[in-house]
Amino acid sequence: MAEETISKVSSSRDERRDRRFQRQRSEIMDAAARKFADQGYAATTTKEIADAAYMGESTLYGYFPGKRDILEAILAHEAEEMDALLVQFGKIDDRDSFVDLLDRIMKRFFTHLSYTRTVVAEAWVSDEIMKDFVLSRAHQISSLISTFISEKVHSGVFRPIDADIATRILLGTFFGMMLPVLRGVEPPPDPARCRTLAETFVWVLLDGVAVVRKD
Amino acid sequence: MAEETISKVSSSRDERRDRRFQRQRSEIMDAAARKFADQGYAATTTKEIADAAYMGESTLYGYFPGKRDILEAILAHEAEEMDALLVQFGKIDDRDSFVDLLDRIMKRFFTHLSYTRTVVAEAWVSDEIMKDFVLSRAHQISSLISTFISEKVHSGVFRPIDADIATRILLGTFFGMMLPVLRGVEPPPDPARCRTLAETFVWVLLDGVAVVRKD
Amino acid sequence: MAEETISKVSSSRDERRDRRFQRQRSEIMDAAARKFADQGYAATTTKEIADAAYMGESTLYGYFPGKRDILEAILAHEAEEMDALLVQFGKIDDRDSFVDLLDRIMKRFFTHLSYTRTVVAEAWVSDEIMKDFVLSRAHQISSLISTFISEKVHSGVFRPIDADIATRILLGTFFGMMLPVLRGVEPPPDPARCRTLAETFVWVLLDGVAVVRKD
Amino acid sequence: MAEETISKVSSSRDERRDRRFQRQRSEIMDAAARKFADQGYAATTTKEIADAAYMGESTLYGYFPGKRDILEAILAHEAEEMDALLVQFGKIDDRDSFVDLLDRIMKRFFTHLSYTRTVVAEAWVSDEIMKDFVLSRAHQISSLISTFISEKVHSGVFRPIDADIATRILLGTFFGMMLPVLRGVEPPPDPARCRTLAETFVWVLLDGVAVVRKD
DNA sequence: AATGAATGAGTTTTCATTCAT
DNA sequence: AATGAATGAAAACTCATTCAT
Repeated sequence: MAEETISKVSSSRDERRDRRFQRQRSEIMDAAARKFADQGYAATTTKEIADAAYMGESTLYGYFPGKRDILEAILAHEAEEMDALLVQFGKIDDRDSFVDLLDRIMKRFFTHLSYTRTVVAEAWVSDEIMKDFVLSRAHQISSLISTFISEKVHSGVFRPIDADIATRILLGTFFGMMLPVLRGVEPPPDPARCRTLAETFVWVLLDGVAVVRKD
Repeated sequence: MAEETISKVSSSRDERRDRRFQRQRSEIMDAAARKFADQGYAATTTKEIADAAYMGESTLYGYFPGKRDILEAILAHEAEEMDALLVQFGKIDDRDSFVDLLDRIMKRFFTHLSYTRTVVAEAWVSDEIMKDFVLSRAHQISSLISTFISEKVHSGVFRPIDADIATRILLGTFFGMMLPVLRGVEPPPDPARCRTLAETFVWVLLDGVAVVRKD
Repeated sequence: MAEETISKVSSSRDERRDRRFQRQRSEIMDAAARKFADQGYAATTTKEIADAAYMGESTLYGYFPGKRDILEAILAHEAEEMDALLVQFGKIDDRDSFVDLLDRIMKRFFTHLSYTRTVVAEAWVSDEIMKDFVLSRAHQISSLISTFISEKVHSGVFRPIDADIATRILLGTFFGMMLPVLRGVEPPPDPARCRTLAETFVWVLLDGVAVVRKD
Repeated sequence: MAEETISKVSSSRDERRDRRFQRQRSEIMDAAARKFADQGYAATTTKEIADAAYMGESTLYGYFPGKRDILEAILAHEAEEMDALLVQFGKIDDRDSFVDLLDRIMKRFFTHLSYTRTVVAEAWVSDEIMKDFVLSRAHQISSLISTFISEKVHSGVFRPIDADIATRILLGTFFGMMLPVLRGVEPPPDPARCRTLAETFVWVLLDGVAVVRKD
């Protein structure tokens, strides 16, 4: 409402129309993401998407050329958000900044759960999506972390571990830890617990669980 | 039993028929699992399954009542195999037996990659499958591991870590580590590397990666 | 009610839509009844129904969940109409009202010939339909007529005939008399001839054909 | 068994083979007639026929060129039997011979119930069958009866009734009377009751039910 | 701009018939 | 001769997209 009051002053008819158009697009994407997350893209009908977005079926086609394009818009949107977080990885230099970034990534995933679930579901069954939306970003993250670990090993902070294997384990562990929530079998943790999880994760990663060191 | 002894030498017509029937069923399940793994159940047509199994489409229906039943046979088959491995978890008592079991589980997954991928893909989008085929087993594994860790903590071998969190991290890590292979973005490791991975995993899990202990 | 008063003048969009929906449903039921009457339910394809209703095949499914449901709608519709005529049987008290009711039943059958033929055809091969749509009504009619005859016998108007046998013969005769028209091997009689048939039937029923009485 | 003993003497291998062939054909026709009577031709699968005849599905094709031909064999068989009874109609000259023929026709119908039901079911939905197997015979019967009635009217035994209408009512009544048994909603009457029915039918037909004559 | 209705292209499934043994 | 298995043709049904209002 406040927005509208402002817009009367600052926005032309075209701008308002465009804003409305974008809002409707988002509505559709949200509804679609919820259904895709629950049933997968292929098993979701346009009727279901329309119903979930409180629209007629054919209205969708005023905002997207086809069903496939809704999926792609969702993927592209996620990609964008991820890219924004990705640049932060280059700035990790200590435990705290590491924990901090993990914390923010988790929160991002959990507040857009259905988007993330959709990406995972479709990347799992489509090589193209896996390549374009997931692998390309995973590779960047990997090399950033790998570099980070290599440096720590070189400077003697870490034991002489293979950086690539460690990276994989790190990413796998992180992703695996979030799986139950992503999948929806557990409710997303509240912000405080999110932080705890990030801390525990870094703690275990760096120190292991055993009291007696074997080396 | 007597019948079986005889059949080893001169299998009766019924036995040969039954054997052929089972072979064909497997052929179909293999073909279907390959397609389901690649495209997901919903996006795979019965025509594609039939083609992949070098059969006419209608031939499928002599072996399964419907498309859905092929999926269920695959899931049930995997469940059975997993249950067989599951009982081994209770017998873990030292590093070696732990490494050994992880090694065998990985090998099982990798030699039946498309079956495992199918289970993951469908469990991701179906609550029922998740519950019946994955969660029920995951819970068993979890409590076995949790007990194992609790004991180690109690006897002072492990640091005083929360057993449930540790279990989740362990499972998440293991599963996350295998993801790229399960997903098919990396070729399955050869047997030797499989063992190395299992060892590295246990090593990192128990000891962490940092040289300097923080506690 | 108030709503209806308004609608008579300016029917709302919803009402027009609903009216159109019902009209289309009837169109489909009519077309289907024609085909079912000619070929039987099992031998009629949904394509044929659609063609007969001047629609695309898939359009049918916007009005009925499946082929079977079209049949059931036809049967239910007939059942309703029959029930409306059925209550009249209780009011028969003399020759004229009897002739009158038979006349109206015949006319109803003949103006909805394909519906009636469909009911007969399917009741002939389905125990369930026979029971639910035919027998349940036939029993009501039977007991009404049986009571009527018993009374006439008791009051000495009829010879001492067994009421149940007489009822069966009566119904059988009436139905048998209409069979050629129902079956479509003869054109439906015009209204005047309808009345004559009803009269002749009652005449023969009550008086027989022989001049010389045998009792 | 006795037959076989005889056949060893009097029949060549070819004759025995042929006899066996005919026996199998009958087995199939019986099984098929049962299914056709219960479900209709179109709704019956060759698998069901084969099962009912305790054979493999493909065995049918050693005895009939196709499913349709089994139906036609059943119809032709019934036609033959009916034709044999038909010639008797010309010989009716008094009440007793009339009752006698009706009695025999009923018995024939009831001992081959599934054959008769099949004829009725398919004649109801196929103009060709109706014409070739039913109407052609019904017309013969009609004209025989019509002649019979005309003569009785002419000789003053019957009231001056329209012979064609009377014939139709007669046939309709008879057929209608048998319907519940033909349809299978009532068990076939035992031989004694069969005779009673035939007698009652003739009685009502000739004399009506009313005590007071209206003419 | 929004939408219910219509539909062609495609999907799952059935089944009469043929094939291989 | 008998039969289980295989299959092409066709059936019922689905759904993304277009049309008419």
